[in-house]
Amino acid sequence: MSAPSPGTRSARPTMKDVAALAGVAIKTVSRVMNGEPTVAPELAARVHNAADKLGYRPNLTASSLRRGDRRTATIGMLVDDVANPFSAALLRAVEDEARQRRVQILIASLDQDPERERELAITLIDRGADGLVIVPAAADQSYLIAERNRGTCVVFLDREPRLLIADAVVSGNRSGAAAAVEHLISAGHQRIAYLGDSMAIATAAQRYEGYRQALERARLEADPQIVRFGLRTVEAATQAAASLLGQPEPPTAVFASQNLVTIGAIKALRQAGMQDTIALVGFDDFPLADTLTPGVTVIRQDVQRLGMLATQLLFSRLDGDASPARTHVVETTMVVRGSGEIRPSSVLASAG
Amino acid sequence: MSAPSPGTRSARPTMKDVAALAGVAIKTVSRVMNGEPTVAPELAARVHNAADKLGYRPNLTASSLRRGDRRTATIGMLVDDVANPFSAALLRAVEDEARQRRVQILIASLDQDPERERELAITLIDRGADGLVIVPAAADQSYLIAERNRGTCVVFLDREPRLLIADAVVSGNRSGAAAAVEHLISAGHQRIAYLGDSMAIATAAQRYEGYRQALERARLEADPQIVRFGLRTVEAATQAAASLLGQPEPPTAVFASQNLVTIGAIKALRQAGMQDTIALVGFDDFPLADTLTPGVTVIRQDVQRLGMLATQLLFSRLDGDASPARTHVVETTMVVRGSGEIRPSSVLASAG
DNA sequence: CTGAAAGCGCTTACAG
DNA sequence: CTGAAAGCGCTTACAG
Repeated sequence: MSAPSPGTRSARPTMKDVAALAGVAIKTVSRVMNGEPTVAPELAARVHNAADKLGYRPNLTASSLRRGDRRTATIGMLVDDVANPFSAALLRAVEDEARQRRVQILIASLDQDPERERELAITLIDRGADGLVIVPAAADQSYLIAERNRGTCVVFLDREPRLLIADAVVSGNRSGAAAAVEHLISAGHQRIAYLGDSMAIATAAQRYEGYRQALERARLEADPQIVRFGLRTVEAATQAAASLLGQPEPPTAVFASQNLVTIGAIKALRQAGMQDTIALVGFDDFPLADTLTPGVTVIRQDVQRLGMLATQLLFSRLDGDASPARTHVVETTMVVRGSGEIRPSSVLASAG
Repeated sequence: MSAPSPGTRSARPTMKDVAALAGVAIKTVSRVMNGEPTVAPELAARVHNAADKLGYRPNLTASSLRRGDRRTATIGMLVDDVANPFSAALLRAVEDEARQRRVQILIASLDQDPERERELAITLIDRGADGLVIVPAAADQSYLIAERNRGTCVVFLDREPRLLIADAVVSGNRSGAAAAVEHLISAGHQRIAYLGDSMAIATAAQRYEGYRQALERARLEADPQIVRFGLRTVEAATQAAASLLGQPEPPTAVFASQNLVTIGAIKALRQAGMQDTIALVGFDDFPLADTLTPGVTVIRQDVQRLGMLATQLLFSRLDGDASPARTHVVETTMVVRGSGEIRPSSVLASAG
């Protein structure tokens, strides 16, 4: 038989091989492979037979090179860290939407490194991505202006771009954070701590703004002593929360602005045995939040919807939608589970 | 100026454009871009200037088409579900290793669908992936034989391939599971339940085998009444665990063979108020396992190492390593946190 | 050290 | 309905 002997590396068959076996021109093979109807059924059958016999599959690289659109049915996605549950859920949502279009995903983690954002965005474009979905790490996306002029579509997810006008899909960060803090205030709290990520991250800044607004509306003073920024890991958040608890005037409630920070706060509260004494509301839901005791009250983001909308938007741009860029806001919902409904203990309340 | 007016889509410059501007042949541009040393410094400088002025970047698709190796510096990865923390951690480990080689990742989720495995493996190869890292869902990988003969390298991760001889990197599933069950036995348990995924999944089958072996060595009978297979979601595991607890002769300990199953078991135990009465050891660590009360004793897989080894292996194959394929086993470690050290209550022990 | 010609595998544009 | 020629942007193979 003509099967390769073991260890032999047979080259991939090309259209030329199929054409030779079927006794037609390669243009006819091309027509059949692309499902063009203007081929005599008899010829088409011969081509299909030959292709099957050889195990032929078209070389997408070559066809995309020659075709006008240059599309590869691949999009790139840049996230903070695929191992973070929020990033992973976004990726999954984008993947599900892309699958319906038979589009594949190139993924990379930025670890909040602005330089890596630029480098990887360019790299994915050069690898042939038709468009990009970016959860940005940099403070400036103007480096993409030239790329966009050359036809690459970009949609931002979770955080808006800066110095670049482009579509974005974000959560209602300010309103969600304000709702969390108002919830704590209505439970009687007057001394509410804020634990959050760096203010250089747009979402963190917006959530802090919501915290401040809620305090202001209730005519409560914001005490910088119980505000901590720049928390990115569970460990950092645990330490920060522990230091709050050790203060002369500890807070009676904590607002944690991100899932890893919430987990850190929980650890610190439990280490201090205060999980039933100090109230906690976290921004962003996480696995087991309902199983801990007390259950953790959170502001839930509609991650599925965030990813889906961003992907749909990207495809509509790739399909030629030239309407002005805009930011789509996906509102959050509060999930009440217990930790956010703890009332201030009378001792602390009278002290504060 | 020659800058495009706003809204104009300027085509991407090619080597031809750079060559024209620099006043050289495109072959010279090619030499400069590929860092070949045999170019007069003066010409090289002219080419660099022209390339910078035009914002030229080589078209990788075109170069890979013409080059002999056909490499794209992209690999494909297929996992169960990127939103699952285990899959996400594997992806991150592969990404970190690939980054050192400046290789990008195409990712897709299989949701344990065998057909999707075949379809996506082929799709990623057709999209130009140089090699694949696969956490397989199908019971048969022979569909890859033809692909491998054509030069695609494949490494399996977490589960070995079947009907295909290829490299694999897996955890010590049997020994890890046996260690978990022996740990429970040495705490005095004689009636230990098994909660696990479908036996069609190789890792699940191996973990069940470890469970059986440990019981056998201790001359304990395996009671099918307290064994549940086919659990894939937290909800299914919660229900299964609850049904165990409602039995006339409930187990005094539970071995859960996977992270989602462990979480389901925890939920059921807590709903029944038995989390301090019935012992639990889970296979695979998960976030917050140390923060729950009691802490959850687990068999930890070295996920970082699994992903790293698989990726290194893939690159060594891509670099031409032709040694016989083999399976690398990464051993697990036990993390003792409390839930696995609960002793059987005397009432139940005497009843059992 | 530099370049003109041919070709990677396909599709476009054009003839018949 | 079918095919021969040219070309996508690059690199190989060869000449000078």
